[in-house]
Amino acid sequence: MTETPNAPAPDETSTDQRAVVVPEKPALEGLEATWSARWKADDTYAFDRTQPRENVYSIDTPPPTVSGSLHVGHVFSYTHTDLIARFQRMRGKSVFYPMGWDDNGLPTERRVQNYYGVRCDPSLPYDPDFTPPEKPDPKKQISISRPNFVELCEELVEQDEEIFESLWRTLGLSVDWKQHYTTIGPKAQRASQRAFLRNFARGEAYLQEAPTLWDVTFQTAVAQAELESREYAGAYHRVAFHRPDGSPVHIETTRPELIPSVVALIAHPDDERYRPLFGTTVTSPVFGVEIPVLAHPLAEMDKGAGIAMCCTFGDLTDVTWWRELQLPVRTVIGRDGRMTRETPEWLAGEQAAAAYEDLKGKTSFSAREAMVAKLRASGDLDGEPKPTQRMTNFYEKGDKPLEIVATRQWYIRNGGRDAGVRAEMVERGAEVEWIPGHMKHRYDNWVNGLNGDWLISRQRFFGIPFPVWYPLDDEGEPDYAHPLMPSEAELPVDPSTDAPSGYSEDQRGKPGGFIGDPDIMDTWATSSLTPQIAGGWEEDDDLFARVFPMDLCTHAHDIIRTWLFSRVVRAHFENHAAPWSHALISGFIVDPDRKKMSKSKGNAVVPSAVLDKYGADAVRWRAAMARPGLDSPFDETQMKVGRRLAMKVLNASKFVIGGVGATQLNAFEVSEPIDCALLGGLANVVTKATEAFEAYDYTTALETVEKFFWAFCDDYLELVKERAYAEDGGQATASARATLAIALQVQLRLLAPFLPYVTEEVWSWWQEGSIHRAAWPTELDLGSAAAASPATLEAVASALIGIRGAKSQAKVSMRAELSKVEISGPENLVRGAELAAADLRRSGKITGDLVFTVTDGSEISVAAELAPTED
RNA sequence: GGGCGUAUAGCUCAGCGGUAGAGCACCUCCCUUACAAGGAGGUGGUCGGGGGUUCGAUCCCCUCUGCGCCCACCA
Repeated sequence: MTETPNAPAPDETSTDQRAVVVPEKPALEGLEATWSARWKADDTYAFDRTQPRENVYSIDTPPPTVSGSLHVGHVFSYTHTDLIARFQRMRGKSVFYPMGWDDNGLPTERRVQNYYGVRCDPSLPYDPDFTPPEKPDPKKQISISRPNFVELCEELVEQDEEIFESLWRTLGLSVDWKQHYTTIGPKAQRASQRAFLRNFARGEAYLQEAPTLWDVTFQTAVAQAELESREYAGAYHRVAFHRPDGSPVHIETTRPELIPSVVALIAHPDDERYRPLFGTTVTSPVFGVEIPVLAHPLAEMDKGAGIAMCCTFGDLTDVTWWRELQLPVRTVIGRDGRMTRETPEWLAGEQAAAAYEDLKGKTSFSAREAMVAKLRASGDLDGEPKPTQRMTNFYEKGDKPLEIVATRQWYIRNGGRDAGVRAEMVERGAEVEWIPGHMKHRYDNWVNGLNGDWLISRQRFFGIPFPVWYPLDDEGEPDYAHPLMPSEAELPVDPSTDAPSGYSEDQRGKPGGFIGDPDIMDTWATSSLTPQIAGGWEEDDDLFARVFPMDLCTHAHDIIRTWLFSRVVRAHFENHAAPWSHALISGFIVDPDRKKMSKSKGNAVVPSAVLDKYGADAVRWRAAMARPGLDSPFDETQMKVGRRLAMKVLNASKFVIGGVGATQLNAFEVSEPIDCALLGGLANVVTKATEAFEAYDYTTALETVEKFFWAFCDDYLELVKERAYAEDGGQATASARATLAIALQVQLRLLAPFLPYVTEEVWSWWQEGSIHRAAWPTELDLGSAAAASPATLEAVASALIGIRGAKSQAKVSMRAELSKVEISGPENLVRGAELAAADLRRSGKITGDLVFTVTDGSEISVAAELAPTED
């Protein structure tokens, strides 16, 4: 046995023959518990950081959201990563395979709120004695301070992470748990803040007050990548504005409650119907506010009335109009999603102010009803509202439509506003080898469709704070143009409790003093740095140089636009490189109706139940059958197939090892033609599986090995077992035993990445060390027999199948004796089969004549006569 | 509306310019001394429709249709 360079040196002085211990009744049950504990104790998957870069294989694997729940889709995708990791490790690479937990951010906050029945109120002071209620009342959340809230988050996250780690260990992921990180932990805090400071220093990060997509439930800004369009019921309202002479101009709107914020009516410059109006003004219904009629090419003539009201802000088109036509901002919807409680100054007139009085503080839904009533009363509603289903933007985790609110936010450039940067991002994407290749289109598609820079600030509590303070002038107004930043050595900082250098804490909030930036970074702003966080960027240069850029990232196609793209952005700016050389993109596991699995639909399958029922090896087998990028329907019957393979490995190994012992790995003993043919066939399998794995085609590798293994069990093993276990068989027996031992030992290694538990179990019966530190097989393991043609075995196998077929046709037991057998067919096949005449005779229970006849046929055919039976 | 993928046995999927394969399911047989959560054997498809290229197409090209995903569409 050759060991990988990473393996502990074998004890050279020990010459003890290892005892072969094969259990009487081997079972799959309990293998996960036994071996995962052993791998943990032995540090089997430890990364050897003394290896030079070219001997390292490094992997960036998605940090799962620990407050969420995993479904089988995750399990499959993580298994795909592990298959590659195990293959590379056996090929001799030192595999850097860290695991992270994504624990910061909104999902954790929501879980903490529900779990403890609390709510974060940043205005409250820290209460060191606070303990959460035993039985939280979900209807009455207790308000607690931000530090208290964060404490609870950290507590809960720890529990969740233990459960996740245990699941991953059971699944058999060969992660080096010493390389673990979390997205809220100190390593991530320092890396996120450091990267941000550098982005800022280079002009890649900037603060800007601008219209922002805003979730009114969570009261935070939301990035383009987190949008989801959903159908939303609305109604077209045909509403009259008025020219100075009183004649109406009708527009159609689904959001009449925004009429108080209208800043212009806009039509297409070529629209003859409205051309005379351009440059004139009209007054809004109910409020009587005077607004201009303007022309802009984005207005579509055949949509609605062909003339639109532009509000600040109803949708993204309004934002464009506002920007390009330099319109004023008239905000009526606040951050809580309600109409502002102050009467806006442009509605100060008597009529307008009175009308607005009824809208104050209402949600947009109630304000719409109130507004429609007013339009009816004033006669400005033409006809009845016409119901419609329209697509509306939602925050993917939210359940109310997004509003657009002008706020001050931090952005990182990503090409959304700069064609040059966009081209660079596409270029970086092209440096990555995509598996499957067409996934690159999704990346390009996303990058080329960006409509703004990356918004990274969130108005939330549990996350990494921006390392930023703002000086206050003599009036106590913050100077946003001159933010105060810490040095990298001071990181991590929390501007809500730390004071900037040159100031003292008692100057917080005072004129001439400072305030801290209250926002936190979105979780993607941190997870965009996972290669840097895990790789020890700027904290362990030696490690970083050995693992970065990484070799592989793996995840499903849904997060190409978020996680994958954001890592490219960060690595491009910070490291001038793509963060990895390969991106292996998994498909989804869909339910049997080919619908996406999701917790909300109730069709998600809980992984732990499946693992309990079928065992980790069976689940991994099923995962390996899902090729990269292809969606795969979940089907329990498939799990049974994997389980059967694992059982077969157990039983066949027991039979072989029980018969041949541990000392028969000598390839020089292989002399019989049929034995050479078996190893020759296995050599082809080794070559094909290796090539497939190198091309990240783990499915073909598995299929190739599995097919050979079944033939090995059904045909070869049946054929030679009597010769192999004969008491006085001489060289023929020695040849069979050596072949069985070599073939099994090689096949176990080929199966090890897929079935780590059962192969490790069997390995432990007769081999030293862990199979997972053993070398991936090569032709060298098979000796000179590797060059033999497998055709002989194929000919013998078809003869054997013919004999079985004859018995099956006659409806007799396979044990029934045959008095005469004639094997006929083309010369090469018949002569091949004849080479194993003795084996055929024994395994076919042929007591009488066995003749071989050459005919013109293209394949082997068998004619057999049953021996007369006693009764 | 744009992009990408996909369509092969009842199901899940391979395959390939020379008139189709596997596993599961199904049927039949065998309780055989590695394995009954087993073993052996078998039934089953005009490769989504229509054109074209070719001596020949499931495979290449065009087109249509179905399905899935992403994006756009919010007046």
